[in-house]
Amino acid sequence: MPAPLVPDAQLRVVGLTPTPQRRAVLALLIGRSRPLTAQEVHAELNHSVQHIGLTTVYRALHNLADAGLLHTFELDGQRAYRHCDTAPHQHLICTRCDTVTECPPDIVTSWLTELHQHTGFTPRPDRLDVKGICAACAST
Amino acid sequence: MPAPLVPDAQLRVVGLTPTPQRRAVLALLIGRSRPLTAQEVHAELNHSVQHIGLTTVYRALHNLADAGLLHTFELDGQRAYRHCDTAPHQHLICTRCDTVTECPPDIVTSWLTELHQHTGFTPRPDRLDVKGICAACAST
DNA sequence: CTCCGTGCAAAGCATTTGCATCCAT
DNA sequence: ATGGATGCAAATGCTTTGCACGGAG
Repeated sequence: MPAPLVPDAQLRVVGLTPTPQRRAVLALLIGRSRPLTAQEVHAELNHSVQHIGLTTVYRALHNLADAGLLHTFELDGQRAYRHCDTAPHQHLICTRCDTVTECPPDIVTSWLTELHQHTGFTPRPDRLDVKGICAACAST
Repeated sequence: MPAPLVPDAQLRVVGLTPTPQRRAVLALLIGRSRPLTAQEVHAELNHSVQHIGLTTVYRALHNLADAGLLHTFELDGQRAYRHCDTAPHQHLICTRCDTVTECPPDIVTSWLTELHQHTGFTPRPDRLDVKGICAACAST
């Protein structure tokens, strides 16, 4: 399997100019399982040494999401962003701790086919969201 | 099968005082497959004869959703409401026309069990949203 | 020089809240 | 009379836009 790309390389791959701000936003999101809102990203980055404008955070998140590097979620009525695999996958969203885990697609494909046959509805495999309780929360 | 309840009866069942405003909001939503935002509900009601305050629309929608009569969706960053069956079901959300169809639960229960066994994630059957293209849109 | 990204301030909007009024019990 | 429901206006808070500045090619 390929080595995970550092923020800089990921930006280049999708054709975005790597700037310090975009790098910082992307780096903050990489490895997080819980989506973050623009406000949260802005706050966290500014709590560390670097300064970054709120507007820039909003624009960077838009850019990265448009490029497919981030997926968007709705957290308490606000838009939140998570760094996701570019390969197809489904989202398992914990309503207790808000973390999102990616579900390998082979678990759902056959079911989606069945769903289509029963209902005539054509599901988009990458837009399947399952909410519930994650394993970590369930064990506490 | 029981006769469908008129708005007034549905309000009483969930313990909400039936007021003309709540009746109007609920009546507008009944039978619609596409969720409506508060602004849309307000606009539509006021285009007809009746007058209703925007704040009241927001409050009525909250009340009805809390009572379980309406389900909420995210439409273009805004909250939207749809009158749904109180029985468990899943939502098939068309990303083309925004309509939501209810999917009978028996199609998914076995798959959800399988998902749980594979991932340790405990899905909430009533919080499964599948996005894609509805049969009507697919045929055009 | 030119283009793109940034940052601040101001604007835009959906939603909520404060408060006085009104209605039904 | 009393508690809940309503409506307007104002406030709140997230997000976007206008515009000038700055840096890289």
